[in-house]
Amino acid sequence: MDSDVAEYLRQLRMKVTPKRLAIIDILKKESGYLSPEEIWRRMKKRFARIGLPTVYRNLEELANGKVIYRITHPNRQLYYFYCGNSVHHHHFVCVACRAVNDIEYCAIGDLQEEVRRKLSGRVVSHLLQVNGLCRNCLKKNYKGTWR
Amino acid sequence: MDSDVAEYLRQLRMKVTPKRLAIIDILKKESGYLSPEEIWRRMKKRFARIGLPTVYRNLEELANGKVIYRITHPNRQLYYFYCGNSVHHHHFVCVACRAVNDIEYCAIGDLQEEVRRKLSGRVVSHLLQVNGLCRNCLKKNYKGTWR
DNA sequence: GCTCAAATAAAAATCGTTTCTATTTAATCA
DNA sequence: TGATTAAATAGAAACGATTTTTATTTGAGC
Repeated sequence: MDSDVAEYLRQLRMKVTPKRLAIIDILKKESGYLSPEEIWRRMKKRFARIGLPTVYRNLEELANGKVIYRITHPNRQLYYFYCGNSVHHHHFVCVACRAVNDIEYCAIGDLQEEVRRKLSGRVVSHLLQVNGLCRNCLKKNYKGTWR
Repeated sequence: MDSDVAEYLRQLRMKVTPKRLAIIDILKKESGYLSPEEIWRRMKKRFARIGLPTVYRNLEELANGKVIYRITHPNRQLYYFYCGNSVHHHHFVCVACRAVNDIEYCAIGDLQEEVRRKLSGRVVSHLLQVNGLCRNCLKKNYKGTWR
């Protein structure tokens, strides 16, 4: 429901603007990740005046607030996708069709343990992303690389 | 030994040029990761004529050949470091001093299993990076963020 | 409705990275 | 050791995704 999103934004002390809601809505409706420019193109169908910097700014703020998530892509450009799962988890990304699925498995416990024991260090954050081919793209026998 | 590096480069069908060896040498001597520009500054002390594109090109090629490795930094700029460990592993990166240490732990088995069982997909690659504070920076009670 | 900080538009700038072209050099082999 | 050739390089230029800037608009609280 949209009121959920609005409520969540208020919790983050972010104003509930039509453009913010639209960006989230666009990402929600998409099964895969999108670039800022791709989101902008979709936004232009909904708003007569909409600047690319607005898209960038909102994407960053929403990602900071964990409403949306960033994809780590080999081309190092920004990509985002919506994920309603609010408990800590990681993602399986299809390199062919851009679909993103949740991975429940997380190794943080073992990692912290190894860093503490062997290195006497402290873990602050970790990045885990699994790339591959989703069920559908496997069927289609996709050969290419990242999109 | 340097002859090891030269031999390795030959295996990769890469010419053993003085600049290539110097880039590797610079990274070897550094305990933490470096940006292309930082490497370039060090190169300029060793070579009268050395272009930044040469540094970029070599860093990419060496990373493709797994002579050096890339760091995934939140600012999305390129960073590289040397790591002689040739068996599959991951890295613990100190966000304060940039030190990089090997992590032996790897979850690839469990990840593949979950992706196959729950998603009927296939894992092609995975990215695991652990960020935190190394032993020394913990002692110094470092408060800041990524460098 | 009024106030004000937050959000936005539009244009411009930034700057890390890549491309292009001519020149040089490492590797191969006679 | 010299000739050959593909790979590597210098330097300048381009590129383009992202960010900054400034004036204007708008959502939220009263």
